[in-house]
Amino acid sequence: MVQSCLGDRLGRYLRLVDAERHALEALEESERVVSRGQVLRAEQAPARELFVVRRGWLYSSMLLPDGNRQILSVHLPCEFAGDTGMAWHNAPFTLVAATDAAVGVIDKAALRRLFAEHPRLGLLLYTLAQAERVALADRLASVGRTSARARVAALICDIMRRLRATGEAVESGIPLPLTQEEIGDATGLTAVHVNRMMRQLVEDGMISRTNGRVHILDEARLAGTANHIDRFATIDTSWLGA
Amino acid sequence: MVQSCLGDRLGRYLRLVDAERHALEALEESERVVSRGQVLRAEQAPARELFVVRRGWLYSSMLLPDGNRQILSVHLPCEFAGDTGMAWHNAPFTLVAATDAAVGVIDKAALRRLFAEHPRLGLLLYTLAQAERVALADRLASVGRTSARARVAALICDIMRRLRATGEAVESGIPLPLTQEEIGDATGLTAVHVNRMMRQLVEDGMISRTNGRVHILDEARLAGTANHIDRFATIDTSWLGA
DNA sequence: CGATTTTTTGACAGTATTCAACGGGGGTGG
DNA sequence: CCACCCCCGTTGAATACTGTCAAAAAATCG
Repeated sequence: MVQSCLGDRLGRYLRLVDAERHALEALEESERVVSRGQVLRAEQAPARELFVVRRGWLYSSMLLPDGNRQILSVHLPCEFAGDTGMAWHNAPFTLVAATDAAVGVIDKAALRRLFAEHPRLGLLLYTLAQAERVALADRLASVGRTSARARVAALICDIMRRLRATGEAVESGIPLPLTQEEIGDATGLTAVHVNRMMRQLVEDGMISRTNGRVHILDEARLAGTANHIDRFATIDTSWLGA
Repeated sequence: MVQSCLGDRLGRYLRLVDAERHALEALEESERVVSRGQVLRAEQAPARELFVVRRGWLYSSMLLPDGNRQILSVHLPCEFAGDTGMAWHNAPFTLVAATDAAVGVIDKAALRRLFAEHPRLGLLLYTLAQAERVALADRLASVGRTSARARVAALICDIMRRLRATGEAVESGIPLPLTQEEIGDATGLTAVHVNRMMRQLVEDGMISRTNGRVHILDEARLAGTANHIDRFATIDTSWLGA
């Protein structure tokens, strides 16, 4: 049986008992594989299920009536994707594979059982959903109130720290499998301007780039210009109980 | 006993049984009253509790290291406020009273009991938290990808429709107890430019203003220029079960 | 009624967008 | 295996939108 990394991730926040771990493993009923650029689920498509990223990156985006696109968040391995669609029949966002990727599929009905049988996990999921809201709010503040330079720095910083949280070796550089157009759609900039800001960060010695990977040369200064706060480092779930 | 409007709000999504309604009423242990401009809870203050707005409006904001402020969301009556702080010891955002207001106070521990005893309510809360994430994502798209004009229109449109969802008579105009500086902090604009955009909307005949109230003259056109989608009108919670 | 905050207006500056063009790299098909 | 093509990254110049600064009018508060 393919084991879910969901249990691993939740286990970071709570010491899971066996029954809980098994329940989490049973949650994902199947796997779906998508290749770079492919749409896993389009806006307005039926949303009967949500996903857990197993390999690769995805992102969710929405298309505005005027044709503009906003990338809302990037989903790294072991994170949820498409869980925001729970409250609707039809998906509010489009899910796209940023790299070749594989996801576990969770039916909404399975969640109902999980909440009933493992209330503590339900509360943990609720708490983590709130943490995701905070992450989105941080992005809103970045896009709404900081310069183009800072926004690009923030995106890099955010991804780097989230990768580090999963135990990835970020010192040897991180992958950044997004086109500059995608980075622009995520930060509210044009691709052209993203390009200029990136090379400015390079010139200033904060990062360097080599074919699709980014090396962080001066994390403190990068985080400083990004106005970035590492919120996920301080998450506290102790009140959820033993 | 002061009855909570939380039950009323959740009752819109789910037919609650008596036990559930009582549990919700028991959730709020006390009331706190704040007056316009007052800080209910500052960023980094201990976050042992969350709030339900009973009367008035609040908003949550965050201060960036460079001194800029971003208003993240406006909290109308019967909505949660400060629930995003659940995952941390210290509040990620500042909660400010936009008008004189009163909130019910919920201790985190009480939530634990609620999830354990009423898993269906837990799942509903989880689902609604996801809906809030979507609302925040819509704001991100607005700020990231639309013009100043559209952002201001979007803010008005959003508030109007949320008020209508609570049964308020919006045809006679809605209150907008935010200064133009606050509107700017919410939309990622300067107060000066908010002013220009507001009077442009007035000139174009979409809205009119009379001492602190806004009349929507042409909702369709306002929503159109705002790129606004009324997501909350289509929320589906039927899958949560009977 | 005086003081303070908020709204309004104008002129100017600056940041980011738009438009256009070129180069490089990778994949595809011949 | 190579040519071609398309996408992506890069660069420059001109434009447009929004921000900044300053000051006055209006509204609110005590």
